[in-house]
Amino acid sequence: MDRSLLAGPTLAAARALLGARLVRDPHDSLPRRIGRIVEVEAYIGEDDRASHARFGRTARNAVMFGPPGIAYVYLVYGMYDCLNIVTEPEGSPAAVLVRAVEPLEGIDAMRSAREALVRDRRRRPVPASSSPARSVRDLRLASGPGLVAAAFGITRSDTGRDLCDAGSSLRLEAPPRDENRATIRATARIGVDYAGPPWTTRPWRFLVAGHPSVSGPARLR
DNA sequence: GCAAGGATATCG
DNA sequence: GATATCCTTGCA
Repeated sequence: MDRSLLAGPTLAAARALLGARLVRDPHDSLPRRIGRIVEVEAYIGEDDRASHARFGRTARNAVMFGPPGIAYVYLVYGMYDCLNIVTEPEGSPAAVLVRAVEPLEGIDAMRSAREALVRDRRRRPVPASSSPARSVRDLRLASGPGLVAAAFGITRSDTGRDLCDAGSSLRLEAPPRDENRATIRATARIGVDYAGPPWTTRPWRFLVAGHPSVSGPARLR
């Protein structure tokens, strides 16, 4: 993915990221994993009281102040890693949180990686693989920021990786040219009540309207 | 509806 | 050094 798409205003970068592919190359006998980004949120500047940059530069958020296209991964609620993509030029702290992707390739590996972190208590038998259609469960394997990181095996140690480098084993790729441009919907961001107005109501969450892989209740898709 | 879970930023 | 808080999730 072209870095210039992420170097501009973060709201434009967030929209540009919808439809982009998150790719992790094969490793440790695991197959390639690919997902289509269907939901993101923008966090913009030190004034944004919902952003990790609100306290200024710290050890944790330092990469947010760096060049665009770099991964920023943090731990939330003591359990889940969340993948962000740094936007805007160096010195301007901003990032886009990847909240959901549609699994396209390496779905079994995504499920395994997720279950390694989140125990699946329901031992529901796996349906016969003869079925060509993906189950709803498949489509929702990575429908949440913690689930995206889990499905791709992304952790805080991935912070600093260049996602725009075509040679990186974890990277972003532009959508195929012939892919239909989806209808984009904007809503308030999720889980930022602590920030207070006006930050709680800024329509800085972007999603592919009606897509089954978007996180949260159906009415917010 | 709510507990789990650990790092983070802030305060004493 | 102690503690309130957090860009979530799956289960009761």
